[in-house]
Amino acid sequence: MSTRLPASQRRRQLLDVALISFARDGFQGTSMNRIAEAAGVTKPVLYQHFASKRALFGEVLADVGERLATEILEAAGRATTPRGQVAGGFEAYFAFVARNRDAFFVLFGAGSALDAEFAAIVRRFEADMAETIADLIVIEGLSPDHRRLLAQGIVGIAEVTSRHWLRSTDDSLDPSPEALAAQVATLAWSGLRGIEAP
Amino acid sequence: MSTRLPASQRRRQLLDVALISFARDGFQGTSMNRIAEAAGVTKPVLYQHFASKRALFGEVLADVGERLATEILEAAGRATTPRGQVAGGFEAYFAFVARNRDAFFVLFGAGSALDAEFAAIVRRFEADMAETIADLIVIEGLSPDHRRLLAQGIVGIAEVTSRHWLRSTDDSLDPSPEALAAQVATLAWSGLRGIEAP
DNA sequence: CGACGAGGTTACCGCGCGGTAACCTCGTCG
DNA sequence: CGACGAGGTTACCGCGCGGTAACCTCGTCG
Repeated sequence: MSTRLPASQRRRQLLDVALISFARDGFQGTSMNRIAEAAGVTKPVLYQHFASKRALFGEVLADVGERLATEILEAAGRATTPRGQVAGGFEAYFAFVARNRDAFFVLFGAGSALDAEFAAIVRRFEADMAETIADLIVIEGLSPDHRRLLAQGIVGIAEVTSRHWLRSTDDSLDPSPEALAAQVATLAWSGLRGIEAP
Repeated sequence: MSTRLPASQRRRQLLDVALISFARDGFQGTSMNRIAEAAGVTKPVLYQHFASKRALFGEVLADVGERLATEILEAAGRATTPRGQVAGGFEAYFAFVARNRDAFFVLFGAGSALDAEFAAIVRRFEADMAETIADLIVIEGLSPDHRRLLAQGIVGIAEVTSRHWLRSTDDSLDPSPEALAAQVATLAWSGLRGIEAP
């Protein structure tokens, strides 16, 4: 039934299959049996490549975290103005999320927060993002702590907006990543300063 | 060992104990055995009050969602200006989160997102919040969709900021809820319009 | 053509899970 | 003082879990 694969290819396939399972059912809700079955092999093959379920999930998590961070930071780096960097970063974020929904759900919904070791990996990713953004904020007389807080808020906007976006547009991505990024960048940039008393 | 309790009190106690377990270990990671043990009774007592583990979690989830929504909307309603409502809402949110950390983690970290039924309860809560906020946004020529998106962004800021806040201040709440709310309200209100090119 | 090693499978282990049937205890009230 | 019902426990069920020991298969290379 299943063809034999060289070790490195099998390992890559198992990581990809595991990502999908973990995204759908979470860490605790996914069994090694089902991952193996989905990959078309038996369980001991899984244990030849990964020492334990925890180790497998940890690798999946670190993998997607790195991929997302790399894409965003590269995109942000291509812009020349702070506002362009914010917009470019959001655009890269949403584009990545659209192409890799499973990666997003594993990072932010698969129960990673419940485990100290896994939470640390996600935290590392968020901290990287926030630090980059904090460096863009140059408001007169703002304390570093306050700047960091604002940066975390921006990261939060991207995360929660992505969740709503993926939820509402099950197949077709209704607002395009670019359009969504433009709207959200405006929010992050300008806030609600347009609000007036009714 | 354990005293006998009238049904209504026992039920209330079981909900409280279950909240703590679910907050710490998630839905899938919590067993009915452990909840019963933590409550000082045996498992069949749990099943006298709740038909299944899913039913118990659903009740816990709906309970905390209602409590949080009620507090925030009441606090926001007491303010007289839009900006005051935003600030008051954030303050109520953070104050609630500080007093009920477990409630926060059950809503946003216990794996509720992985199950369609549970996700719907959390979504309902977020939608209530967002709708209230959207009504405060009266920017000239802004489409309803865009307004909703901005409102979701605000809700996201509160959620993610809370997570970081609880994480960094394990016991003492370093910035007070009031101070944190003031800072975050400023972000939501004014955004990053102070950013200048370096 | 045969040895050997990489890539696999079969078949099992003990455990804790969600859930339930049957039974016990003890305060209350005629 | 005895019946009864609310509030509880004991003891079990089948199942799927994470993980492993032992064995098989087949292309490659001397």
